[in-house]
Amino acid sequence: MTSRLSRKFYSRKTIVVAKELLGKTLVHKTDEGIISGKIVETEAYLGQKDPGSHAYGGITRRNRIMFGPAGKAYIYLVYGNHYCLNVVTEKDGVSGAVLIRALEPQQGIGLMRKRRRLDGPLPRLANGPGKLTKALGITGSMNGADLTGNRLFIISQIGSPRKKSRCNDFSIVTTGRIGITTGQNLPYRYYIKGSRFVSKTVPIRRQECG
DNA sequence: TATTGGATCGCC
DNA sequence: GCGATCCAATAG
Repeated sequence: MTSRLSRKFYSRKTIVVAKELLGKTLVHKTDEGIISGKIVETEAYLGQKDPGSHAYGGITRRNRIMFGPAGKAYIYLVYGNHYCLNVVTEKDGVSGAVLIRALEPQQGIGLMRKRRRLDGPLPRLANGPGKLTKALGITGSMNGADLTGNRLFIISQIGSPRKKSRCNDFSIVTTGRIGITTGQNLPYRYYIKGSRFVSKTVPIRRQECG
């Protein structure tokens, strides 16, 4: 049994949401079919107070979605080439978002290969923020999409006695964030320990539950 | 209006 | 290790 994550789930502290998104499944229903993957790596961006966040320094045209209600998609173009998918967190009016950095492919693997034009090994299909948006067919035109809708959303497994456990059936590794210079050393990157589907391995800063 | 540089990726 | 590629942000 599965259940779609509600706005209530997203309307919490960014760091809590970033950790709890690990192990959940991101789903995109496209005209060609359903594409999904397990979230194995995230990063927290704490909004206006975080020098590494796009929201640092206040609201602009690009980052305005981050200041609105939680459970929306904040999607932007980086380096002129790639789209990154974020999940908006915190209560309405407070900025914050979680960057989805890597997926373990589940459904629609053929479609992922087609979109990525990659016939290589499975762990290379979506092991990076730009790769996973391309694999799932997510573009900037979907900026602001509501993740409580029925086209792009995140589900969790329910009915398990371990549901309430903060750590599911895995341990969480915490490191500094990737690809930024300001606020790089803040321990806001999280991934599933031992997963072969994470974007890259860096020196381990801390482990939880493991 | 001009300039600058970035939450990346893939190939050299 | 480096170029692609383009738009948002900031300064003038």
